[in-house]
Amino acid sequence: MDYNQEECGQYIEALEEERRKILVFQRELPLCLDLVTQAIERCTKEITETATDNVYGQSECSEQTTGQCTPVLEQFLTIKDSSPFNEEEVEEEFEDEQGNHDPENDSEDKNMKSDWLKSVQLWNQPDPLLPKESQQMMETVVKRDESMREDAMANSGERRRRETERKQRRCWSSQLHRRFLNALQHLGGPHVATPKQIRELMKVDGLTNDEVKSHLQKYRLHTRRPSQTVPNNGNSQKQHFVVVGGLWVPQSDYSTGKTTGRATTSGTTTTTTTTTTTGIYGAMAAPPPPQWPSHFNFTPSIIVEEGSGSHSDEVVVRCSSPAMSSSTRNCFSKPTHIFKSNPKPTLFFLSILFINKISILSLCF
DNA sequence: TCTCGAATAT
DNA sequence: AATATTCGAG
Repeated sequence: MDYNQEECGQYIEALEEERRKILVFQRELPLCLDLVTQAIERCTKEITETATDNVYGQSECSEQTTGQCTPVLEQFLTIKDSSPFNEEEVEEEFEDEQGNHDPENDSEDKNMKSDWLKSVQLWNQPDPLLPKESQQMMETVVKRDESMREDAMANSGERRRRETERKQRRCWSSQLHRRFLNALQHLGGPHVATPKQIRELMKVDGLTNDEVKSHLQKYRLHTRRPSQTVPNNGNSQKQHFVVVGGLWVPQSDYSTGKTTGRATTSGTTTTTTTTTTTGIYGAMAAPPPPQWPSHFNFTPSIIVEEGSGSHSDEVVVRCSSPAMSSSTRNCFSKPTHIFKSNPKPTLFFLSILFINKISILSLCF
C-alpha cells in the first residue's frame, strides 16, 4: 500500500506539472484545466485518506521536504512592480510569486524552489550555506564584492583587469523565465518581441537588455522548428511534423499510428533524448518531476507562428508540447500500475487527452 | 548612440 | 548547455 501511495504521489506530481502547463492555455482549455484540477484533488484526497489511515506523516507524497523554504521564493525575485501585467490570467500565473499559495501548487512549488535555489547557488552563491539570501542581498553582496575588488585593484593598480572581467552570470530561475515567457506572450511571440521590450515588460530589477537578449537568443534557438533545428544525425531529410496532442510527431509516424518520442525512459536518468532527433519540440522523454526546473526545457507558451523559419510555409500552432507530452507519455509508459491502482483518475485522463486533441484540432482549423 | 541579431567566447 | 561578449548593421 505504501507502494501504491508512492505511485499515487508521482501521479499527482505529474498531474500538477500538467496543470501548471495547461494553465498557460487556460483560455483554450478551460475544461481541461478543470479536469486536471479535479483529478489532482481527487488523488490528493485519496492519498490523504490512506495516509491518515497509516501512521501519521508516513506518506512521502505531497508533503515532501516541506517546511522552511516557503518564504524564500519571493525574496529572490526583486521586482519593482508587483503586478507587471494586468490581465487576470497572468496575475494568476504569478500568484504564487505574490505569496498566496493555493495548496495544490504548493508541493510543486517547493520542488521548483529548491531546484532553482540550487541553480542560484550554483551561479551566484559560492557559499552554499546561505540559501536564504534575497536577490537584492546578493546583489548588494556582489556590489560590495566589486567595490572591494575595486579598492584592491586601485591599490594594486590593476584597474584594467576590471574592465575585462566578466559580469556575474545571470541565473534564469524558473520564475524569471516565466516572466520572460509572459512578456513574450504579451509581445506576440519570440520572433516579434525585442529584448528591450521584454525587459521593460518583465520589470525585474537589475535585469539588463543584454541578459534578456542573450536569453532570447537561446530561446529562439530552442523554439525553432524541429526540422530546422538539428542537422539531424544524417537523416535530415525534411520530415513533416504534425502536432499531435502537443507532440511534434513526424507525419509518417503519426499516420501509421506510431508515436515518435523514443521515450528512453532509461530507468533513473531522465534523458531528453528526443531533443536530438526532433529538436526541442520532440516528444519529451523527460519524466515529470525534474522537468522544468532542471534548467529549461523551454516550455513555450502559446506560440502561433507563421512559418517560423525562413522557408516554411505552414502556419504552426505550437501547444507547449512538453506540456501535454509528459502526461501523455506517462499515461502510456506506465499504464499498468497507475491504471490498476487509480481507475478513476484514468477516466479523467482519457477525457483530458480527448479534449486536448479536440481543442488542438480546433486550433488548427 | 542605441538597439538588434548573429556569431563567438567562456 | 547556459550565459556573456563582440561585432556589424540599421
